[in-house]
Amino acid sequence: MKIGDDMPENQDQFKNLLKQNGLKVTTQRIAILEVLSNMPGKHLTAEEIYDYVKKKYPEIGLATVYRTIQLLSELNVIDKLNLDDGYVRYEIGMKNHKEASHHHHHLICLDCGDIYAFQDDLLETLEERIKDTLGFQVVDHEVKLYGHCKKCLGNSNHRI
Amino acid sequence: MKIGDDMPENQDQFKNLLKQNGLKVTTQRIAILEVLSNMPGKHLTAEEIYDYVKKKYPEIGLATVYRTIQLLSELNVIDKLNLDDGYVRYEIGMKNHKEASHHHHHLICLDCGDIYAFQDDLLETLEERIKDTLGFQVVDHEVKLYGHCKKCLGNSNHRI
DNA sequence: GTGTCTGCAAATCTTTTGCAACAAT
DNA sequence: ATTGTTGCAAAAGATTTGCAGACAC
Repeated sequence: MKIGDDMPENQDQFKNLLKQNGLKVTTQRIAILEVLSNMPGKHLTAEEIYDYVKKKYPEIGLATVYRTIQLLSELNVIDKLNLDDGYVRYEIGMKNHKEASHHHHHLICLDCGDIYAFQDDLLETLEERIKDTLGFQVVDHEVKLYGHCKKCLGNSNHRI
Repeated sequence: MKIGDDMPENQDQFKNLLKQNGLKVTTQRIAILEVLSNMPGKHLTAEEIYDYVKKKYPEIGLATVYRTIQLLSELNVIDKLNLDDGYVRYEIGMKNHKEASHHHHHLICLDCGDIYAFQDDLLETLEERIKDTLGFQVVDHEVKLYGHCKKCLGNSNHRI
């Protein structure tokens, strides 16, 4: 699927999800979902989403963006990412695969700021060990790895 | 070392660290370090630190706490922890062992909110694999595991 | 003495909320 | 018709900053 498509299947799924929860299908909600759907892997702040949505829907208010983001997050349609830079960022969920989202981690380049995603099951071993030794049952995890991406290592931009 | 001690060795190290960086040793800075030193493993917000410090030093201002926290963080004396609850939390670094701090992760109980620390080298395997396959060189990581602690599993407080 | 640090208050900045008008069902 | 949703503006709440006086060295 190419950027710019309407993603009708995704949209229909979303509309059903709203209806199932007694929520209403509004132009604003669809517009916000569309922005995020068309930029998979991009991690957008509320303000950035607001700016993108305004291009197609100039009347929208920032408060609506915040309210919709919260809704999408609760419905597990989008994932939250906090890079401790003062903004909370959001990305479209991994094609509604709940399991995939659970194993979805981030590589953050300290030089250029680019974010890469990767999946890994290695943590499951760790989680089992924790359950056995500490009696703590892990149900979710958040992993952020910081370092230098291939591009920046090549450019020798790191460690300035 | 017991809670309530002066921790003179730690304090002397800190004083030297300040001097080495051309910074001044002030009563406020020492008082804030002492609060954090006396509560290892506790994750305090700026406001909480402020309240504790005020008990011994009532004239202190909140701005000084924020400025000192930032300083301590830059000097790697304390570690930052963000639980996405609107506050940034801080804890004293793991006895100045830089390597230990690198392998210091958190278990966060979804029921009672308690935070447990654990150390693990399992991620090193993962980091090597990432370097080989993606060319991304990891230099630091942040791991948060969410779940149910032993105590709450016993109380059946989970999954209410 | 000189340059840094503190405390206060005001400013900043993201996110939330109250409310009247509006739109979806 | 009913109920949820929007947009606006104001509020909230954590963190920061400017500045004059105070303190460390």
